[in-house]
Amino acid sequence: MRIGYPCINRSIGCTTNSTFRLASYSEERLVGTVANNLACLSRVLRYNTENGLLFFRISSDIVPFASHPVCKYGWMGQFRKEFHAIGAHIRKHKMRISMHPDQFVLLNALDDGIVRRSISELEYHCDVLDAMGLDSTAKIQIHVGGVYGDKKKAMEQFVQRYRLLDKKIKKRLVIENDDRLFCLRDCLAISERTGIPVLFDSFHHSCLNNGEGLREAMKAAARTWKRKDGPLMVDYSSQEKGARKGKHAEQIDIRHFSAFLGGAKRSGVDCDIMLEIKDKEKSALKAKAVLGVF
DNA sequence: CCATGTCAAGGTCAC
DNA sequence: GTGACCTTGACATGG
Repeated sequence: MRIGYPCINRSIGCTTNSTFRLASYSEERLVGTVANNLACLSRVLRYNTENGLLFFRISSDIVPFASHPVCKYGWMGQFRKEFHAIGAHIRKHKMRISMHPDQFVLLNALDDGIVRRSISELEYHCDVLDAMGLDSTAKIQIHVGGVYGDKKKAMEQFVQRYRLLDKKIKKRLVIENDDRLFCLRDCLAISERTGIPVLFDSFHHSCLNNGEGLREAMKAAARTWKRKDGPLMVDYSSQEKGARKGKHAEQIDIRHFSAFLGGAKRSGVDCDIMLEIKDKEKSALKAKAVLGVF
């Protein structure tokens, strides 16, 4: 079981997410920004291995505008050595990697333009992981998409669109249960028809479910992951007190996490846990300490 | 130099 | 049908 956090490290004073405005796009600007982001990513990964945090989500902003028509630059070739070195570090330390394209990636959209742009964005994410030489256990997680007034049809649309995807995307793509629209049961139904693995988000599941307990839910999700996919990925968070339902906590609630971890252990499912907590590596380190006690 | 508005991309929900 | 909100850090501009 590996523990990790997404995209940002607040301790070491650099960012892997620097970007710029589309209006100020230039090749020089792109090259400078990507160089900065990759150098920082190396530092973050070194920090993570030194601290036993072996699960990490790489930011979608690592190459700004990569899937936008404005970007014609061959960044993969330019930074081949840097990507390769990062990949070598990841493999050497047996780290797990995920990426999470944002809300604009909608495979089941009604508009063909949106679908086309979504697929380009997925290709870009694959390119990053491929450039690092990572195997099929490195995943790209998305949500099922929009409902568009007819949930059943929206799910069917996802299935049809998924089947048309290129092999290189299918190798990495997984779906995650969300907190308002598509629950775990919906994701499992889609998985049944496509073979796509289901990433289990425990916090979303607590917001939207059909009464399945943690253990049952984790076992069901884990069954959708084949050997080539690696262990089940789990996103963990807890509710920020006094805030809107679904808002992620600022810092880890140790009692809540311990209870969750107990349930996860009892499920007998091997999994990697991503802590989606605002203070990032700080809470991940606390979680790691809790794991040590179990 | 600091504060504030803005940023490629969409969808849902309240009104 | 329209506008607020989601969610978020970092850029960019204006004072």
